[in-house]
Amino acid sequence: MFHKVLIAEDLDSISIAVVKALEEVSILEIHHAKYCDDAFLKIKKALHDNQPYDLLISDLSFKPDHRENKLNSGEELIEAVKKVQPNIKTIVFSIEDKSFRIKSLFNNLGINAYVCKGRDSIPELKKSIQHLYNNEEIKPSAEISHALRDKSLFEIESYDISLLKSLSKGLTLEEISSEFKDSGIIPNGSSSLEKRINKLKIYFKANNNVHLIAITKDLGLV
Amino acid sequence: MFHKVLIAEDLDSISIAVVKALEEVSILEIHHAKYCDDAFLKIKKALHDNQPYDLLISDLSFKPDHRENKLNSGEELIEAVKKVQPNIKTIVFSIEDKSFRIKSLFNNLGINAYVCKGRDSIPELKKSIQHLYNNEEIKPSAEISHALRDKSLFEIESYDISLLKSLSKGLTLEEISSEFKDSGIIPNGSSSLEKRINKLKIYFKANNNVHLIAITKDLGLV
DNA sequence: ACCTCTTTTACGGTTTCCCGTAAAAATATG
DNA sequence: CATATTTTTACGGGAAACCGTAAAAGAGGT
Repeated sequence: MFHKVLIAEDLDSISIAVVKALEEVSILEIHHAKYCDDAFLKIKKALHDNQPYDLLISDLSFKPDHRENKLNSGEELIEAVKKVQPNIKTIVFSIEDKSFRIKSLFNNLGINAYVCKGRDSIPELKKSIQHLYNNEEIKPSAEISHALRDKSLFEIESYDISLLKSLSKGLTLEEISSEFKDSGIIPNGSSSLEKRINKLKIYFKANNNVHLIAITKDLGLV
Repeated sequence: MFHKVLIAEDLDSISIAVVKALEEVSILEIHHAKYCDDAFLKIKKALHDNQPYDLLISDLSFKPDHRENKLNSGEELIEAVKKVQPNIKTIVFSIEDKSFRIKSLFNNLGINAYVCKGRDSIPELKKSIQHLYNNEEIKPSAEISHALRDKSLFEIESYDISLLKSLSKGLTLEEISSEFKDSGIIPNGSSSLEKRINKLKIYFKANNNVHLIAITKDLGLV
């Protein structure tokens, strides 16, 4: 079994159960961080001491509080960690169930497994750990199997996200146009923006801009 | 100490820690439900058997899944429970940190304490239970003390909510106007709707309708 | 270089939003 | 009952969104 495992999870009410679960699958060294920054430091320290972690189990969203942090989400943490220790195994344990988000975790961050927090997630987490250790094919849980098949979100790019974000800030097309020009984002003609927004509206079946933002906010895109 | 306590919490990763916490403050009978409907049934059954629960600890949001449920949130659960057993003590244990929501829990549902899931919430939960049992004044934790003082949400009424909801569904003012007429909601002239929306835009410092929906969605109002 | 296909931008016409003003209706007040 | 005050509704002009079409610019292939 894995020897040294790090948990990145802000809620104490959850980390307690995760620690317990790890003990039950006989993991000897279990460490825990409540902030992404702390988790990253521990990873680096362990690496430097030649006793690197075998596995990182991370949440995605962390509550902001008084502390100023460099890394503010599981995505950012994993990205940073992979740069200093590319061979580390990663499991994401989060309540997120939006297909495109989970997909991007596998495709862009190269995570090894995803377990969705739910009514029976601790047994699933244990299973995933064991499968991952045995190098078995991780068979995605029912909750997320559809997510990986879901080809629908194949082409929502960062461009669309910036566009939606600007819209949700209350900017007009003209304002977004000049904002994009300043940032060097192309296309930036107000007509092109209009066309792109129109595609998004068709895609998300939105009647108008307000509706579009409401929908994409629900999806967690913005 | 309380004898019989019910936990309503869908995430197993959290309920495990809560059960553990209750054991540590020497509560003898600890029961747990993953669905609001189940929790309500247990309450009624216990009442019928003349062995009612002393305390209900409930989450607010429950993940929807295949099961059809009558009660779908902690608010609905508590409201239903208070009708059959008004004297029961209630603690809400949730990640929600929006001031007006917490306020309404105290004012409208008459909950006895609120503990916000966070980096150090299990000790807080224990403390709240003990204070509540000793009938001490519950002093709100730092995280939510400001919430109760917060007078800012002075009168966002259900009227505004329906209005915002309709907007976020992509309806035009005309459509909302006739919708309101059908439902007997007044005022319903498109000009009045416009005026009301304008007040909301001033209040929330929104540039336009899109911005307004983005903001209120962030606040969890819609 | 030329042609083709795609992407980006530009330009009208229509609808809806946005905002101020004012009339009409409802409510309150003496 | 008559007169203020507030609330609701109506109207009008300008800005932005909405929608189709077409021109300009760019990319790729022969």
